[in-house]
Amino acid sequence: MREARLKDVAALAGVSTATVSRVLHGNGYVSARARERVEAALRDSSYRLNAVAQELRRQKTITIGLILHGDLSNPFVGEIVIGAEQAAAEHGFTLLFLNAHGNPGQERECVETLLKRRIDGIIFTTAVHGKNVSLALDAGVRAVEIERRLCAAASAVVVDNHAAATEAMRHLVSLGHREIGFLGEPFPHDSDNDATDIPKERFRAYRDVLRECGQVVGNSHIVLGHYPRERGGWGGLEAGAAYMRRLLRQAPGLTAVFAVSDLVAAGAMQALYAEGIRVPEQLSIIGFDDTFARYLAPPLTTIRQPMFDMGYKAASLAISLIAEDAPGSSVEFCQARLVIRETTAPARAAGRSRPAHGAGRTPH
Amino acid sequence: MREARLKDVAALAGVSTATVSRVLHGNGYVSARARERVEAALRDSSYRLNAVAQELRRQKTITIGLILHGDLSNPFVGEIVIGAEQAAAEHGFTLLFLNAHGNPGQERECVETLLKRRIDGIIFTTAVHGKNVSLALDAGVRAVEIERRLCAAASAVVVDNHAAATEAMRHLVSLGHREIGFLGEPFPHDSDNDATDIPKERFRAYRDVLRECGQVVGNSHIVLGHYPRERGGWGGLEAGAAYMRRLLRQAPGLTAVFAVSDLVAAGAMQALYAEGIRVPEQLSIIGFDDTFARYLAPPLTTIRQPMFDMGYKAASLAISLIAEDAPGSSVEFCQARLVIRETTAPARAAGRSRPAHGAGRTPH
DNA sequence: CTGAAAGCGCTAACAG
DNA sequence: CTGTTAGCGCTTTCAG
Repeated sequence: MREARLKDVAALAGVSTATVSRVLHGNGYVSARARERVEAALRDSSYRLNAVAQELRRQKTITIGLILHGDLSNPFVGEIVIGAEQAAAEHGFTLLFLNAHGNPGQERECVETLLKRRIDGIIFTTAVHGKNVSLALDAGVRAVEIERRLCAAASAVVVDNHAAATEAMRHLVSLGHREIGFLGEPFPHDSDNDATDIPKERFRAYRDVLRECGQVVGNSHIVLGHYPRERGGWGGLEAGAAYMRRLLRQAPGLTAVFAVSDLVAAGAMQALYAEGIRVPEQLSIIGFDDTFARYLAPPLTTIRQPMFDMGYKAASLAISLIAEDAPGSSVEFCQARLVIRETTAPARAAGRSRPAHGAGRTPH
Repeated sequence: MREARLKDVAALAGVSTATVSRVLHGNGYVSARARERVEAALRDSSYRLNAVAQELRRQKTITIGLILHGDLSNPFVGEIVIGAEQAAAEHGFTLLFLNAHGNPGQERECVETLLKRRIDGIIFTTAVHGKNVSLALDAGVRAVEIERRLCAAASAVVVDNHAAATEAMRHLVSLGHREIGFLGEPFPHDSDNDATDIPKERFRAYRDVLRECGQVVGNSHIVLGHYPRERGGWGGLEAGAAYMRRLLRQAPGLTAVFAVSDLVAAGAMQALYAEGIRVPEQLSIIGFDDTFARYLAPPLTTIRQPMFDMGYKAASLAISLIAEDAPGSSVEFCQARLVIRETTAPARAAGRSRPAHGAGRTPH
């Protein structure tokens, strides 16, 4: 037995399909009597609207495509997806979702697939190649980029990394730290991927704040470098540990460290643990992203990226562009803010030259 | 200017739509000359197949719906999604994705939406209510459940938690540990959610292995309890810390701890860090899931759930069911395996009564 | 207020 | 080998 169609319901109710459609969507005039009969028929027939047919006829799909680039194991992007789904669901939209694996070619494929499916909007959870964004735009589909702006004609949701990193640095400075190290983003050897400028923004903030308080920005306090991409995980953990060890060697007076990401911070904390250096008693450390920061020991002070918000805003933006039927290229800003947890404490004169376990309580 | 249709291409090439369709899909007979002309026309016309029309005509969507229940910030489910996408993409399927927020009512809505869209399969990333699974099945849609089996008529992908937890415990035992504590799953006060039996499986393994080696399974070594669900995060972190402190008080001879999840383990490690107790020198600890375990200091030994695999297998299973056009309810098993990192070490006689920093190198 | 009818863009017999 | 044709299930004028 095939599924019930509008026609079947109509037959059952003794009316035309047009009438059934009208009661289904609550538009047009329908007499009370007809409505009743249709509703009864609807109940008896286990009818379920065929959205595919509807989409074909209406020439819109109420669907928006979401392209990401690999790591959903990174809670960062997971939150974005959830945020986008939320906004979509609130407007009756549905999310079609594809993985470009951070690869321009695959990204292009994804856009093509989406275009074939006639989705009405696309969200690029960090686009790989601007050309792919244009491809969507040219096909008359609204596009929103998250985090990185690759195509001026598209809309975007971004966060001000410089401002956020400035907040992080000011926090350290306000705690009395002056000898602050910087642990940068490791960029894999293999890719000539335009080393994204987000880490650069964060670094600029580091440098600017230091200058502001009259510190020299010494090379001994900064580690940036090439590292092979790690097998599991999303890269940066081992680099973080190696960077930290280097910093310990290079900058003996260090009292605090600003890591470009939670991941790098986690690596650094592993190195510190191995060395028996207590955080934050001997060294303060601050991360960026607020991904798994709460789970570290001690819980990591970091900058929280508004990931859910970014996804939510991106989808809302896409939907409003679709509704207005205007291509518009607006930019939404999201604010990242400092979350103070337990890895930052006031600087003390001696830095890490005090004995290990300065503040560690002993086991009972 | 509207988008090019098959008809336009046909006109341009001077053939019928049937011929164009044939070259497009490489089936049926087409003369070389006709093929050439069609290909030329295709190139000139920026034609893009309308998948919606195709779906309507063919009565299948090559789409599978993925329902999850909230936390994509949990890397656990993120990996599952990626795995599912991978398998789907390999077979030309596409993923429609909805969030049921762990709520039976919303889950039902999700199923309805999916059914309306005429998806050909559904994956429940841990279903909430068996009735919703049946709903899909009754509509003739293939359904696959991940992790929890709620509907006997559906297919499923599960992991043997008892076996995996046994491996974890055996690891501890082989290291010479006998005084092993158990940190259980905190169940929120508010929900009368059938405390899922997965934690129970893990606990059974704990008990069984201990008995195997002739240990009494003492209450002093076990902490299970009700805890209010935490605001951020997915619950269990603070419980882990509290449980750990309790265990320290109750079981002075403790040399190792088995935590029911990485999250609980992370909480425990925070408590230990605060107490100045070194891991693994004074106390070994093992987790479960392998979510952010690598990022902890020291990197947490844990049981790796094959999350990607689970997603991959679920989608593959759904796709094969769709292909066979058979409802079949088979179950696929995934193997979780031990990942030894740095939180487990041989038991020493004294347990944690030795001085802090047994193996901590001092800073240079 | 209601029904008939013309498609949305594509596919797949079927008949040349 | 190729074209004609009849829909897939729904929406929406347009006449009544």
